[in-house]
Amino acid sequence: MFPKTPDISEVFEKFDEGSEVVIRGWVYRIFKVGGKVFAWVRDHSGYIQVVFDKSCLSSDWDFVEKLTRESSVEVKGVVRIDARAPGGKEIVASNLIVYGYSPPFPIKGGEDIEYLLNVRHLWLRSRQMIALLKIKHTMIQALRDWLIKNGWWETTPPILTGSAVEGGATLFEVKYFDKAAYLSQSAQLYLEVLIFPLNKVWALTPSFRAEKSRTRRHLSEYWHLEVEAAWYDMEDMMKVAEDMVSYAVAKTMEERKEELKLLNRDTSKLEKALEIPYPKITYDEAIKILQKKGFNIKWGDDYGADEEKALTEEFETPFFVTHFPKHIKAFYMKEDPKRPEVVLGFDLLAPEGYGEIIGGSQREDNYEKLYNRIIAEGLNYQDYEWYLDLRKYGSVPHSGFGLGIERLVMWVSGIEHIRDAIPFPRWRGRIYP
RNA sequence: GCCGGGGUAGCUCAGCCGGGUAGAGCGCCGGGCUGUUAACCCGGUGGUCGGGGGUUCAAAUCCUCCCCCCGGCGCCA
Repeated sequence: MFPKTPDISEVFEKFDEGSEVVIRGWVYRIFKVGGKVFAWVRDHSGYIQVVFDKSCLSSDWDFVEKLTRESSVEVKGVVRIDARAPGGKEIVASNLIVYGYSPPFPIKGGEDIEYLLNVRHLWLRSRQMIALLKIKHTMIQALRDWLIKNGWWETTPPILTGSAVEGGATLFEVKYFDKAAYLSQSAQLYLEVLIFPLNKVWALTPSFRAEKSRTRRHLSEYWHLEVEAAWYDMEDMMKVAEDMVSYAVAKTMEERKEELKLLNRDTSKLEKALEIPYPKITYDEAIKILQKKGFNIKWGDDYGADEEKALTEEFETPFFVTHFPKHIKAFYMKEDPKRPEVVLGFDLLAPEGYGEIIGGSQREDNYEKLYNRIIAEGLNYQDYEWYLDLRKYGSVPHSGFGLGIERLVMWVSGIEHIRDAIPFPRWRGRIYP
C-alpha cells in the first residue's frame, strides 16, 4: 500500500513554513538555472514549485538532472514561503523518488488541433482540460442531485435497440448475434415505458448519432440526460427543465470558480441564468423576430444555425421556444388540442449564441393519433407495437425532455467547441484515441 | 453530402503564383548561467515535401486521380 500523501492544494492550505511534507504528482514545468532545478509538480488539485538544491538533497542528484516534463515523482521536502514561487509557496526538496521518467512530452504549446486530437490521451493533462473535466463532473453531480432530491427515479434503459426513435439514417448499426441492432439515439421511448411502474424517471446514458455533421455543436457520441413523467404537461416539464438547469449553473459557479476563471469565463453572464422562470416565446413569435431581423424565413420553416444564433442574441438568459409546426418535429409529440397544426414541443436555448441544450415535449397519448403519425412518417409500425401498447394499457398524459450534457458544459464553460466538453470526442472520422 | 481552407524537420510554418542542390523559429542533444515563471546565451542535430500517375533535361512547385485533417452548412441534444 502507498502511504497517503496530501493533495498539492492542501500544501498551500494546511502546511506552514518549515513543515515537512511529501507530495506525489507529475512534473509540469522544469527550469534549470545555475546550480538549481525548479520543477512545477502537478496533481489533480493544482501545482507547486519544487526547488532542487544539491546542498539540501539527500537522494542522488543524477535523478534530478534527468527529470523531464511529465515524469511521475514523489518529493519529500520542507515548505517555504517565497514570493518568487507561483502561488507564493514552494517545497525545498530533501528527497526525490522517480516512478517513471517521460521522454520529451509531445505537447509543448502551439500545436494545431489535428495534432492535439491525436495526442488527446496526453492533452487531457493540460490545465484547461483538467478544468473542463471538473466542471463536467460538478454539472452532472448537480443535475443528479436535483433529480434525486425531487423524487425522480434513476433508471437504466438499453443502449442496444432494435429500432430507431427518429429517422433511420443516423443510426449506428452493430452486429447483434445473427441480426442487426442499433446503438441508442435516445432512451425516450424506454423511459416512457418506465413511467408506468415509476411515475417520474430519468436516465443518464450515452446517445449515438451517425450524422455526418461537421459543426462545433455535434458529437457522434454524447451524454444524454433524459427525464420523463406521468401527469406532467408541457408547462410542468418546462418548469423541471429550468429548475434543474439553473440549479446546476448555480452549483457550478459556486464549486468551480477557479476552473471558470482559468477558462476566462465571464461569469456575470452566467449569473443571469440563475433567475427563473426563463422567458418563453412561441415558434410563431420566433419567426416574427427573425423576420424583423431580416431573415428570409416563413412560418413552417425550421430555423437553421444562423437563425438560432440570432434568436439567442435577443436574450441574456436561457429561453424556451414552444409550439412548433407539427411537420418539423418528431412523431411522438402531442398535437396542441387548440391548434392541430402545432405540437406541444419545446426547446431550451442557451444565450450567447450557444443555442439548443434541451429538446422536449408532451407526448402523444392517444393510440389512434400516435398510430397515424407513425404511418404518416413512413415508419414500420411493427417496430413500435410495444410503444403503442403504452397508449392501450392505461394511457396517461405525460411529458419529457432530453438534455445534451456536453452542450450544457460547453455553454457554462464558455468554450468554442463541443469536443472539449468530452474527454474522448467522437465524430465522423474520429475514433482515436 | 455540399462549400471553403489545408497536408513541407518531433512541433508551428515559409518556400509553390513565375520549376533549377530543402529553409526559419521552437523542441531535442551538448556547453554556459546563483531564483526560473512559455527563462536566457553559444554550438550541434534534424526531411520518403500526404500517396499514386503524368509533363519536363529537371517537380515541394505544373497537370491528374486518390487519401486524410480543419472550418462552415443541413440534421439535432
